Amino acid sequence: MRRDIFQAIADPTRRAIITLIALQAMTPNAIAEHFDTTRQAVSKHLRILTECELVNQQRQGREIYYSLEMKKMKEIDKWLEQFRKIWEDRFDNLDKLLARMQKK
Amino acid sequence: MRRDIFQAIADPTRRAIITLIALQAMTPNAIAEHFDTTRQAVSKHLRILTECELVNQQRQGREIYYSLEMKKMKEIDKWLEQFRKIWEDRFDNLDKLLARMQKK
DNA sequence: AATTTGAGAAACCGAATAGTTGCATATATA
DNA sequence: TATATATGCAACTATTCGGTTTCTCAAATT
Repeated sequence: MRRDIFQAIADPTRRAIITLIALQAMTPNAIAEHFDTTRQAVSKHLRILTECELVNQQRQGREIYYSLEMKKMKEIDKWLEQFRKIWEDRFDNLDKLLARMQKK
Repeated sequence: MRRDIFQAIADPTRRAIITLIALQAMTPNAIAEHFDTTRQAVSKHLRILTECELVNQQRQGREIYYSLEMKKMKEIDKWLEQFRKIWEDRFDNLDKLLARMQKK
């Protein structure tokens, strides 16, 4: 059972949940209302998100509020870092090329 | 058959391939040498990466050079954008909070 | 012309995935 | 206390995934 952020965000429903709870914590029931699946299915997604520490739980009576763990989201950003350097370099080169072309 | 960037980068081997060809184009055989799988398995990964337009092919005789399509990589970055705003905001708030605490 | 080499496609297999239904448990409410 | 509600867990199922082996095809080499 692989369990990392990349596998977590592979599922579109999970990405939607992430976006949903990014701004404010929500209960499984409230989340499920936004989707065309059962509450249990959402619960399963939340378990996966919890297992890779992408969400935090905060119990309040019998309700559990799930919120997004931004620290973990940054890990995706960190992985992208290596490519960002490359695509910025290429952009720079294109810039220089265009500058050289204008000189002529 | 879902086929989008997020599903593409979910597999660790595929992420490794992406990193591998980010700097220079490579043939399937050359790529396969870096992994503990068959060339055919790598070929399958390349097909998936091709299907979601994450890689470009450039034929040269009987060899095919695969390179990374940075434009597509930026789509991940674009998705992260919404969260980046949030985590920067939170960081700002933390900053202000710390400043306020120091005043007292 | 015959052989080797690089690559993709097809068929198959076991494991993982995402969903369902049904059940258990704890908290709130009547 | 009895009932309603919020949640999680287990068992089952169809589908997808990642890998293998076998094969075909086209380009290079002998």
